[in-house]
Amino acid sequence: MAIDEKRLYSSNEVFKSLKIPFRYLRKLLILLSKNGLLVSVQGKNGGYRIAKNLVDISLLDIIQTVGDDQVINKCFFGFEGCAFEKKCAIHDKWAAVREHINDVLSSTTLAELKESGPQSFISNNN
Amino acid sequence: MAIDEKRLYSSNEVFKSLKIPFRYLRKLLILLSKNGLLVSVQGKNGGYRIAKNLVDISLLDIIQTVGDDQVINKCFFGFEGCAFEKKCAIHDKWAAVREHINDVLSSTTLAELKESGPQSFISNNN
DNA sequence: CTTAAATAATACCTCCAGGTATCATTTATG
DNA sequence: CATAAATGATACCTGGAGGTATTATTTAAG
Repeated sequence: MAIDEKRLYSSNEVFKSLKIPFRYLRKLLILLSKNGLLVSVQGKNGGYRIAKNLVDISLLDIIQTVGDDQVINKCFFGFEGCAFEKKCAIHDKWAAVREHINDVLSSTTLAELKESGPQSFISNNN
Repeated sequence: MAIDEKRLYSSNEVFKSLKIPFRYLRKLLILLSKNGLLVSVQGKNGGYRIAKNLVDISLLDIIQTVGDDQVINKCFFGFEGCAFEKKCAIHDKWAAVREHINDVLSSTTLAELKESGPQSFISNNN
């Protein structure tokens, strides 16, 4: 959708170039809309469009909507109060890792992905 | 078990100080033995002992036996041949993250954990 | 206004990693 | 030897994330 960010894409159209299950794709599109990453237009000729500038949507934004950001937030050993009461054995090392991941994900935007070409981030061959 | 590395610990004994399900613990101990991280002694008065010097067992070793090292090895976008045929959009950035994780896990040994004290890596309060 | 083409809401199903259950084997001890 | 206390092998079960099904709503166009 970033290829033409002003246009409206129907779920059907997106489906054709993505090879993930149609109904699941629909669910994700709705989720992304609810979370403000996409704008949806209902009714006939409706569809979805990217809601902001490409440069303002990061991989982290998307993951936080659609995926699972546990690695980024959890203590390595799973301690609930890690760093509040007492640090776990590798707290600092692991916090650095998490920060690294965070940096990469939050600094990589759709604009950047678009630049490197669709085939470098769209998986349509499984 | 690193607290006294020369001693034999029965699964029952380990169980008492760990609060994870007994049968699951047994399974893990067997797995760790099979993979050479523990030495097991069968029969009455049997048990387990750490198989090597504490400094030669890393978190990575343990995870590779008992856990799931996908994050460390997989392409961010899940491309199978990433970096062989063509790099994905964030290949280099993500490779750096993976290497960072690898560094931390492979350089953190049981010896180091032991130094920072059992309560900083043993989770017995869930 | 009716129809058809789209999205929205909600409830349900399925697969598999994480966890269990059962039985077999090994060995110290009296 | 028999027993009990330990580990080993193997097959099975289950909760919940990932995926599916069904029905409701919205809207352009003739």
